[in-house]
Amino acid sequence: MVKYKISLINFAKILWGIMLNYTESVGKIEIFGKDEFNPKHILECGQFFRYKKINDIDYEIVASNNIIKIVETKSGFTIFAKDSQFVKNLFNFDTDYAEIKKEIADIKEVKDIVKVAEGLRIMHTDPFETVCSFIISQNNNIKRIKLIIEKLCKEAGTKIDSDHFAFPTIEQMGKLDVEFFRSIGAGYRAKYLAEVSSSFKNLLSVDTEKLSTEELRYRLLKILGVGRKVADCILLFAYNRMDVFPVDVWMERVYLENFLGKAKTREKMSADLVKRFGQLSGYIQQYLFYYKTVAEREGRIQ
DNA sequence: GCCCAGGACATGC
DNA sequence: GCATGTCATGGG
Repeated sequence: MVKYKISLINFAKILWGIMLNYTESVGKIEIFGKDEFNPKHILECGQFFRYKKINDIDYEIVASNNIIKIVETKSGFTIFAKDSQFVKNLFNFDTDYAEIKKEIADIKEVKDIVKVAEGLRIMHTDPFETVCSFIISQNNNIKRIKLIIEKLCKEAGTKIDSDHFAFPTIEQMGKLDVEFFRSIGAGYRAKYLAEVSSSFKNLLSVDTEKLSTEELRYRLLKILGVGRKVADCILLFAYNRMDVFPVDVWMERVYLENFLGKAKTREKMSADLVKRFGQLSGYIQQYLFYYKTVAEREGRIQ
């Protein structure tokens, strides 16, 4: 019986061209195995902020205007969501991590970073939501970033159900002033958020797919409050550009202390790291961020 | 009270 | 081009 089930799944994978081992029915996606998809490792690595634990192992997410629940099962995970296509896109189900992990394991400096974060995936988040979220992230900590974003959605986003709110649209954000953004705790970033709608509109008329990473970064840097690091996070998470290595305080430490790099500014550190890791840069950076900010703190590294 | 957080920006040299 | 000061806010 089991063999038959597995061969059926493999057939489905070939049929859909999908690497992740899963099946779906209405409103429900079942994932088999835990090394290609792990919500803790995906969500707790600072790429996305609208999630919360509903118990010690299960998670609830709101992305754009979708409510998604992820429950751990014996053999893997079950994802509950109305729009399964949205979920596949959000978690990049068509990306094969077996190959990526194999390539990372071949690089001496980083060969161990995957073990503590099996199932981590780079997400594919909404560009406007990502721009706003990472403007809020600057010189801030993840706990407070989450808090500010939740207040923003609750007070400015469209109500989905009794206790869930969508991320504000460009139009909704554009109607709010500096005082509002201060009132939700955005601090000095309030003036950036008050202008983000009008500056982001310039990107809507652009076919971003046709732009090189450098060209798209150049356009993102025109947004007030978006500097090199925030732009690189947007490039990585919203546009899935992998030739990008966002350097924040944590990655600066890794660069100087672990890699013994010689560049002086974060921009040059980033360029140095991308030169070294190429199209694996985005993945390696994210595994490293999880390693330093979660795994090491939890004492999972000796 | 100080230090820190997924930094950006203006100023001065 | 590079270095420094400043910008809110809450948690440790």
